[in-house]
Amino acid sequence: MATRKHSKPVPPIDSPDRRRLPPLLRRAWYGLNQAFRRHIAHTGATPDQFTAMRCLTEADPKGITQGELTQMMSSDPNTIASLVERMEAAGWVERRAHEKDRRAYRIRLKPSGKRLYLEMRQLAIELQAGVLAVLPEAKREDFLTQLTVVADACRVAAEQSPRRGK
Amino acid sequence: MATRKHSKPVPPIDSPDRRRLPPLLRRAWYGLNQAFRRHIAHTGATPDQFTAMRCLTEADPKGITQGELTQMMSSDPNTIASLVERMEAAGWVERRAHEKDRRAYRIRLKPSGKRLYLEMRQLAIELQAGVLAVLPEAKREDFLTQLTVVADACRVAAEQSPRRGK
DNA sequence: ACAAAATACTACGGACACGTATTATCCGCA
DNA sequence: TGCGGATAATACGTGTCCGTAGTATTTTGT
Repeated sequence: MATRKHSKPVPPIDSPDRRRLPPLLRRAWYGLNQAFRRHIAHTGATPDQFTAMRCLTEADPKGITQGELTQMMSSDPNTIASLVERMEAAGWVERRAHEKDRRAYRIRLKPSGKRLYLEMRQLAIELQAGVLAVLPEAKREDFLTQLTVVADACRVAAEQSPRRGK
Repeated sequence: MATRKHSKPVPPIDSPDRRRLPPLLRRAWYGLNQAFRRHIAHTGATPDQFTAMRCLTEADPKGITQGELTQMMSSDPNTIASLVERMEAAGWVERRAHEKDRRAYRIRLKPSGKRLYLEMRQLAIELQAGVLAVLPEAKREDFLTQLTVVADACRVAAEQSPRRGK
């Protein structure tokens, strides 16, 4: 808003739920995700598929397992299984038998996936820059540092609340 | 991890993606959501259903429309339709004809929903407090303020990327 | 060396995100 | 008054989140 002229009917800054962590995270995450989904819709890929491609690009070129990808994406084995299945069907990645562990795969980005990733990456960078521009330059690093701490705390909270027996 | 003895292969603190907004938001949102889902699993409700109950509780006691709920939850009309349908089937909310607009409903929380909401609210408060405790007291308000600004910017970005024609 | 526990992945199902299309109703405007 | 556009909700489909359960394989403990 800070950079826009026509401030719309945003609730007053002291509205009861403008300071609660969960609604704020929800708003930020879904907003960002939706914007990015629309920016890349023409490619046929989804935001999560982009995230997977980023992980694969930055990881060991020999390929990573689905379990490693699950960790990197803060996701779930089931979700990753179907995600990778679709990406394989689209021809963006390939799964090969792992040479040491016959239970696992090695997933690698194929050239067509690499090209698509680089295209989407530009859009992602622009989007992120546009969003972060609403914070004063001097505060950005500090904010991201604090968000990192909070994000890790959220992960810990999730891992300390196991499925069974709470 | 911070409280666990066997620190696993967590990437080093200066890993390339520990400072990017989208992965951090993803990590924070899914972690928090997952933790809360597990805390309230015994009630049969989901985090999104809790959020809907919170909105209904804090809104006009006469009831709000699905469209208004969609706005409050930063969600989508389709999602809200099926969410409300399930909540109605569970007996937590009721839909009545809107007295002015025959296209719309007025959704209200029923007593059983209210009771359930209050129970879950305690768990939500504890969880949020536990997570925010990782930030020094003096920085919490500042962080939430900045997150508010960023969340609004994310929403704006989403609304500026319409479905049709980008 | 071998049975038990842990791990990598799959199968299946309910819930949610969100895109497109459709129906019913409301509203502005000629 | 009546019509075209906007709006509230729904129907349907694909992708993702994540819970439970099962299979194959590796690792661990004795």
